[in-house]
Amino acid sequence: MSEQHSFTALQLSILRVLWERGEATVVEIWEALHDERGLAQTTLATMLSRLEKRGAVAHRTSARQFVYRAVVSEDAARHSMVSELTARLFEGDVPALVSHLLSAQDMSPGDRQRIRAMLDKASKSTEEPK
Amino acid sequence: MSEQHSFTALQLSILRVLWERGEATVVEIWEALHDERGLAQTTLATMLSRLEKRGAVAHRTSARQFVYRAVVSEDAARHSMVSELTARLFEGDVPALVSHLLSAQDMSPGDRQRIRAMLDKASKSTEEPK
DNA sequence: CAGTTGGAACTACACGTGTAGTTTTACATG
DNA sequence: CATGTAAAACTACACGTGTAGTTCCAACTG
Repeated sequence: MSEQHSFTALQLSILRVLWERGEATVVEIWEALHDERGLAQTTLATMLSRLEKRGAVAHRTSARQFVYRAVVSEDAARHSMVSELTARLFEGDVPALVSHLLSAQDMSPGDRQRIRAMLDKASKSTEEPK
Repeated sequence: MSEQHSFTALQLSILRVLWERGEATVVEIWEALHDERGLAQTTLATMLSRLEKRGAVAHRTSARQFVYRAVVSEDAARHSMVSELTARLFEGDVPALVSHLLSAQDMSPGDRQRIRAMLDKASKSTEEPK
């Protein structure tokens, strides 16, 4: 189980539409991505059927049209992609990744505050379970 | 400037050897990766020359052998790959990535402690500059 | 000088992705 | 029933990657 779900930018754009809407037809996905990427509808259709072959999405037929839905959840995709990156780039050392994030000036003081709050909550639920 | 430096697992394995040693010949890289991936030396040589074409590595010639070195730094690679992932998967929301890390049970209490310490240090240098 | 040899260069191929045109098919409509 | 039409299916192609065999060349060695 737990096949490697690693997706490219375009694949994620498609999946994001499905994650947001639950279901969508090829045309709907095309409309949604129309601005950020000027793709042909057939391109999307090709991508969708390939994603289906990989087991990432599935479809039902309604009124002669395919209505796609995501099979992998956003959280599953995030989990597998983040762990893969952590493994590849930081030898699996999660705090090293966070350290990189901090030193990369990608975060504002407010962001740090948010993270501190999350840390407190995480510690409360697992460190003092009783 | 700042071309997209996104590397695959094998490419990163190669780069890691170069980052660690500074320089290495094809044979040395082959020896270093020999256990984790049973690749032919020609495979490594092909990869190296392609990486060179992309500008990720460079070489000098010594005693009829190519001695490669990395051109992209580990930090640059990390930075560009992490921001790419953050953009793709979390719409650029860094704390959302950290939140994911926390809820994914990838971190031990000790890890959280380490992160708290890093947060303190980061805040001290930018939040209370005086 | 000729042969061996080690490494670089070149060639090859399958696979996934991005991209899209062309063909088929089946329903709706006159 | 014949057609138009819209969507799916099929075909195509370039590019990067992973993988490695084959060829070429220059330098040591006898």
